[in-house]
Amino acid sequence: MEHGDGKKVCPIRAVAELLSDTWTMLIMRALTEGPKRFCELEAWLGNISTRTLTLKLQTLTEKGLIEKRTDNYYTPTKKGSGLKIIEKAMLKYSDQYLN
Amino acid sequence: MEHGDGKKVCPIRAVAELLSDTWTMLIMRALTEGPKRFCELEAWLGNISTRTLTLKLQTLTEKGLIEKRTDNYYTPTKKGSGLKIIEKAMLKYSDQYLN
DNA sequence: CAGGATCCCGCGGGATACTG
DNA sequence: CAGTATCCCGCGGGATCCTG
Repeated sequence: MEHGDGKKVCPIRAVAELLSDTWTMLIMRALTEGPKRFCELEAWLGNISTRTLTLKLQTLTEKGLIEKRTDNYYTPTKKGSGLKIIEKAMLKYSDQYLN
Repeated sequence: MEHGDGKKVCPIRAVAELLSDTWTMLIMRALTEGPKRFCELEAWLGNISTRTLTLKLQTLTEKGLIEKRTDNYYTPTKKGSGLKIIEKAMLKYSDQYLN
């Protein structure tokens, strides 16, 4: 019984694969605070390149975490909004253990 | 007020910088389940290279998330155990939205 | 068993310039 | 404003062999 096979993988792994890159959590955090447009995200994130933001928005869309509205606002889907519980846990952790 | 300056950065960013790589969450998850030795971790993780595991264990130690006991068991520190609240949130999320 | 030492590679991601 | 298109680079990370 491998850990890496296709069947019932560790759920932590699944979530980790969803979130484990430099920008995903930050973008999702920005969007769960409220829908934002491309340039607003750029400003909010501060130091992301247009290329990277474009790519991230694409993959997040493909993963079903966000959607692009016709007015060019990006907004989290249900699946994306669900991440709030993880964000809250992160905030709590940060509060208790960091800095 | 920049986002990226040295002062009061978004806590999500701090946590993200702590966790946003392929292996950290998985290793921490393994260790919060119980202290493990190098080879046990290798087995548990399934497909990690010795080099990468070594490096990750080093940086996790530097970040104060784990400690190496004299009997060669790696064990989470308080700061590391605190991640459990994030793991729980991830499990809940996975349960609700994934698969 | 617990790693250190090397070698090597892909891709995540930055900078910049250009387009509808 | 909302991207697309190139170019380029570092480093995260795998494979393999070696050591205490």
